[in-house]
Amino acid sequence: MKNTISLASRSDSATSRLRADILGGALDPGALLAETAMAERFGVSRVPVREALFTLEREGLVEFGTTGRAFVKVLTPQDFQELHTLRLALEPMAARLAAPRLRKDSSALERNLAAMRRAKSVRQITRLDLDFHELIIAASANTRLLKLWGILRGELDLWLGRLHRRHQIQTEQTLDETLEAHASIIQTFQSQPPSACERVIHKHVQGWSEWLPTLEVQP
Amino acid sequence: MKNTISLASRSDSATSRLRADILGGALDPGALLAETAMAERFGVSRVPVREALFTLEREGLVEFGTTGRAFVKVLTPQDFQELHTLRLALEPMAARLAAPRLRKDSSALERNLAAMRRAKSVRQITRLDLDFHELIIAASANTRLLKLWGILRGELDLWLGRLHRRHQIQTEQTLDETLEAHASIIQTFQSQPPSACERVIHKHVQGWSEWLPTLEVQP
DNA sequence: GTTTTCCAAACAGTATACAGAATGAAAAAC
DNA sequence: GTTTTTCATTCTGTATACTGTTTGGAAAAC
Repeated sequence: MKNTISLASRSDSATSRLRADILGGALDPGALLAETAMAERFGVSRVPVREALFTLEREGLVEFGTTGRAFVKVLTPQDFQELHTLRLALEPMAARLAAPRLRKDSSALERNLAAMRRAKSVRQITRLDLDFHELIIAASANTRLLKLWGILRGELDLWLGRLHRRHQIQTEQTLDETLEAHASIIQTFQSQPPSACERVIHKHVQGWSEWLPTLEVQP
Repeated sequence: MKNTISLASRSDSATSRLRADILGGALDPGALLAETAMAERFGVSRVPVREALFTLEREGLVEFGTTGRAFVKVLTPQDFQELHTLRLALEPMAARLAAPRLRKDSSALERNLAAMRRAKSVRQITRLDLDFHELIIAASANTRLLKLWGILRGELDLWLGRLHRRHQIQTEQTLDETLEAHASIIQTFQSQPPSACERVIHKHVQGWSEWLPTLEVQP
């Protein structure tokens, strides 16, 4: 019997490495992602690199120019505004659908909250925050909703990563506020009807954008 | 100077042909889309076929199995339910955002309505119906909203195409109802505030699913 | 000094080739 | 007759090679 945990294909490997480079900030927004150079760097041929670029375009981390060249996506404040609008449309809906399931079992949310209390780095906190929201969306059991969220999440991750790298926001105070808000949301799911869950998420998502200053017109 | 209207690349060509085959019903749901066979049929190599498959997967017309093989997507009534839920989340939001623009200029919607009155085939009517909704979403000026809609639209197109090919629904009565509803929506955009536009679209999308019988568990 | 022209390098689009995995039917074992 | 094994076929994953286009800078023209 062979190792059932299939080793990642070269495409997957290239995708992971490129994603890490982009989200980790190793590549600047707008940087050219030339296939040949990346193929050499990753030690694979251009074919898997190509697939990685397509995959990451779908995740919102890469964009293609008119001549077919791939670049690290450049996000503007307006892009962020768009993302926020979509979150406001999708997340309350997800909360309402997820409410019955989360009422029965909110342990995943609680584990996330506990992990967030222990978290050290800003990056980790950001990830856990997005994970919290993703848990609710996943609990909606709407596969397409989760798929759409995946696209938004990639861009959110990109945006927040840059923001945190550049400015030292996410102070202890905002972290405490987030922890408190998440705890309150869990309570709502445990004891309130779906419509209340929908409202509390709407309010949370709306408020979440407020502690983000509207900044950096120019990277 | 060369022809500035760039001829479609082989990838685009393969994408269009395959999309037409799928939406036109030439390929049954679940049918294997083997790269070699398609490459031969389209007279290109496997590379452009591969890209076409990725593109159409993103559009929701193709799905990949666990072993990397591509199939024509199989849609279940539950899938349709998911799509409907997402429309309910996205379209009212789009309507609210689009309201100011459409109030100033609703000519595109009116042209669509006129075309729909003249339309003959069921397929054409379906397309124009989806186009009507797409016009509103485009008028929201939220590029990501339009992008997400693109994914949903592919699947809706797929579902409705099959439905109409199998059953002879979309009678004259439902057509008249649609025409009336769209006319009423245009009027709302022309004279009512964004919140009313949001509500009317919510109601329309909700009602739209009702004349669709919950049918065909098995293709 | 500024603009235009031209060219070499870089890049993406595509074809072809080969290796390895999945599949399904025939053959063997029970 | 049913199950298991085998194996040729089919399919995808990936590498490599070739072609045409884009790009950016050097050279020429003004």
